[in-house]
Amino acid sequence: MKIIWNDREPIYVQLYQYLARLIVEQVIDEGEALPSVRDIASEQRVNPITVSRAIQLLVDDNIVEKRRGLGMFVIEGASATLKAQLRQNFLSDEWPNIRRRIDLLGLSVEQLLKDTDL
Amino acid sequence: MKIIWNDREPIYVQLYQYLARLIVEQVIDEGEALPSVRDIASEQRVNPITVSRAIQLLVDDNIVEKRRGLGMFVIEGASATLKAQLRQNFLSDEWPNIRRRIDLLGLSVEQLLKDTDL
Amino acid sequence: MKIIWNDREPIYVQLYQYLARLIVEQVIDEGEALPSVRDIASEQRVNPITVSRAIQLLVDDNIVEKRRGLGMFVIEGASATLKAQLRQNFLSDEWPNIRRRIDLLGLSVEQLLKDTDL
Amino acid sequence: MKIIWNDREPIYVQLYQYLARLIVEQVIDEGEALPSVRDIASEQRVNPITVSRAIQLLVDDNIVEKRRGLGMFVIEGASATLKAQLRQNFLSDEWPNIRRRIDLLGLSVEQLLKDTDL
DNA sequence: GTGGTCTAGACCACT
DNA sequence: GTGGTCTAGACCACA
Repeated sequence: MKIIWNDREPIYVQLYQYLARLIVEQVIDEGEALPSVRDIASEQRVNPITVSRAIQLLVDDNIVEKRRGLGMFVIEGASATLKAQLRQNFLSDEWPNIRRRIDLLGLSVEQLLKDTDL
Repeated sequence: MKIIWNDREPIYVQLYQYLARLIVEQVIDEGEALPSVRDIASEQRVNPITVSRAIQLLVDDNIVEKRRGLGMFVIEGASATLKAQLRQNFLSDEWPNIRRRIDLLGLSVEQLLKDTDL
Repeated sequence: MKIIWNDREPIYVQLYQYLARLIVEQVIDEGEALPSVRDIASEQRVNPITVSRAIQLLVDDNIVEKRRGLGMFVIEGASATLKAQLRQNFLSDEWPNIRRRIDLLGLSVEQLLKDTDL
Repeated sequence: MKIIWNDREPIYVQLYQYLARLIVEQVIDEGEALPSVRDIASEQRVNPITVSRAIQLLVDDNIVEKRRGLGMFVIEGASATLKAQLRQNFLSDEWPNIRRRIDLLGLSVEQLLKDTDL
């Protein structure tokens, strides 16, 4: 699956989010290996070093661990942990701002729920 | 009022959003002058050039106009125009992504909107 | 001052240690800017990106902060903080191992500390 | 006995240090055979090739010799030799650095000797 | 095979 | 001026 890049955020951040999503959705399950840096790099047509940076973010989050010479593996329990982390971040950091803006713009609940189909 | 900066977005964008908000809320009403670049710069402790860039965004949006020798003035009708613009941008660009993320995290949009009541 | 590199550790780690040392010794004092990435890079004859990685470690440690467009600045109180961190790490992680090895080799810690006097 | 790995040093080096220690402490005495590569590999859950590399370091140090068809044996006098080698390396290479860092961190002899009990 | 590091050089955003 | 990002390609250590 090819990622559709936006140019506001660095590629490595978008790649991180993409991988995080695969883990949360258990497309890559706990205990499994991520695709190798080289494979991701060639599939997504980006530089291997950029892939490494993305994966490093997952390592910093304790979501993925290196097994030397073997590859990067999803830690047991990571899916739930990651989901909880992301949820926490969203609720504490982002949602309050979003909520404030919704109010500021005077948007109604109906308008927001309308285009239900995505 | 001192802006609380975040690290992710450029200062001039945050400044723009701050000024836009003042206009939407009619803290600075139509026909009134914005504070001078110098005043904003010293109050918010940023570079005057950065302030200029923020104001330029408002000029580009037809929200503010320069009256030479006098300063920058909020155009008549700007509050409503700006609000409509921001609303449009929010609904078409941001909200779909936000909804997708909320779903991914297993949260309910309805619940969120209800819990953090208007 | 030119760093003497060893080839066991990555350059960016050695650079980090070098900068950390300058801060602990207050050669670069609190509130001051680090030399620019470009300057360090050309002085030490390494790639700017390598310098960035080193400085990023200091940012992660809350020792240094970015002021956008201006450079990287030593946070107030960083010298003491950093010293305390390094001291803590040394005592808890490294020193026990070192002592164990000294004992294993049949050497005396007391003697070593005394012989190489302060 | 299961080795507790650290992430900083290569596994084969850690394995080498572990075996060296067994020899210095004469847990494996002079003239005795090391456990087989296969046994070490399965006990420590590492790749046999990695074990081989560790043992090769001991061979390079003249601490262990291969007796074809029989296995790897600790050479007579190896315990003392090895101890002397390690001591030499420690004093010339490592201790000066450690000493310098202790001074830099302003650690006192009392602090260093305090947690005597390991 | 795996990931980690580094360089050279380019381009961008920000102040 | 400042730092951040990315690429292409090379080399290394590890298992």
